[in-house]
Amino acid sequence: MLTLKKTSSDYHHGDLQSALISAGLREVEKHGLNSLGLRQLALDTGVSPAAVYKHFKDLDHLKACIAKASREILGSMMLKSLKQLPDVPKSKLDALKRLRATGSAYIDFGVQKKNLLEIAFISFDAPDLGPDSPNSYQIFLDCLIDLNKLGALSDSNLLIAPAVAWSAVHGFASLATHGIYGNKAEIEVLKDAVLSGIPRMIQIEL
Amino acid sequence: MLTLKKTSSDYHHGDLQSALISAGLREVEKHGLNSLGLRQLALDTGVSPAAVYKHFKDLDHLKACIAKASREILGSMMLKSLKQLPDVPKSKLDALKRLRATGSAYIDFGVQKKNLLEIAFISFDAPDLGPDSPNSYQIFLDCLIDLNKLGALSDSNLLIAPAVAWSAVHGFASLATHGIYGNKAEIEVLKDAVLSGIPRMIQIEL
DNA sequence: TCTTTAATGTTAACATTGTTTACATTAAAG
DNA sequence: CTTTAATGTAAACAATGTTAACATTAAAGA
Repeated sequence: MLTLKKTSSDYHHGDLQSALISAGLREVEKHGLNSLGLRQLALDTGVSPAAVYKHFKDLDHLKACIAKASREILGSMMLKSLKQLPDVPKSKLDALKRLRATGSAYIDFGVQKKNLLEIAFISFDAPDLGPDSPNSYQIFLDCLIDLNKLGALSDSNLLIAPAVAWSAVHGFASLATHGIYGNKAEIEVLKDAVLSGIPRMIQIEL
Repeated sequence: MLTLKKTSSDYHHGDLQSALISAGLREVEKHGLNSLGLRQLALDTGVSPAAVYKHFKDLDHLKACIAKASREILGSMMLKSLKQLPDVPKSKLDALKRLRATGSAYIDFGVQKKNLLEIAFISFDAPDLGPDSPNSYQIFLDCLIDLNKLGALSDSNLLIAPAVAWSAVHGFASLATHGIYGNKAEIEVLKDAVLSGIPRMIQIEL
């Protein structure tokens, strides 16, 4: 782990902005959104509560940044799952595998980091924060565009397929997160059913 | 509107428990989950803050009850949408129409009362509150059982179809709620696409 | 290099919140 | 009619988000 050299004195933190976001991510992941407090974050980063306001308008703004960061973690997990597959799909089946991989990663993110999924799409009507990078919706879309180019998805369906597929994946991840389905074995079975159902839902033609 | 006669003195409220839940529902629906405060609810119901603790363990408990109440509103909307259809479906198509009606009502609930959907499935890992009545999941399940009885859904699929269909509907409602899809016209198109995709997803055979 | 200025931190106070304790009032039971 | 349990109030507490006034340092300009 490489850290930037700070000044000799410890008066200035060096990179408080991202330190607060990281601390927030840890706190949310471990103890849930409810126990995310400004003063605790200040303590964690070794700084006074008022210092937070030099970098964020208020707690809601900080929360929105943490939410964005967790969406980006989700996006990285989706990208990571794609790196184990042929980068440029040559066949319809290859392209479909890529779509499924991204959906699987999305659900895994929800199951493994349920508290992050909880905050991820809160305050999505965000104030002026830039676009996510990576952006999970865009990753879905890219997979569907590949399927379209290979002739497995009609142009008209391409217009609605992203939202439809996203709904199924997000809904299952969200419901599983809320502890609605019992043991992990059951979740795995249902996850497979959802992922297998998506191609039929959006009318993929192999 | 019929109200129960209260005692002559106003010292005791009469039915503070449900009054607090109703006030909470109103507050959440109008101003969102974040601006739900114990003291404000006490003010709204004309009672001191400490009185709340005679009926609820703490604010989280009250929130869980409000969440349950909003899930039950969702359930009623689903039932209401069924009342405009033949009560006992005779054909596969009738049964399918009923399934679609419940899904449509679910999504409408999310779009029309986005803040209620936000709280509905928070704290679903609830403390000892009884079962919802009506229960939205059970309503889905009943429709799918009808489809199974009529031979439109295999026994094995019946085991997973409820969760799969629920995921698609809940996911779309949830995403639409977070303001991800632009205008209402677009939402309507996508809603139709999701609802039409569900029978294919769970392999309904007409 | 020296001075100035903007960025970034601290301390102390404030209003507000959820919660608890001790007590008051009323409804219900014996 | 008395007792008791249920249900309300008032006052205090610790903790939180937020702000204002001030301190320290880094960066920019002479």
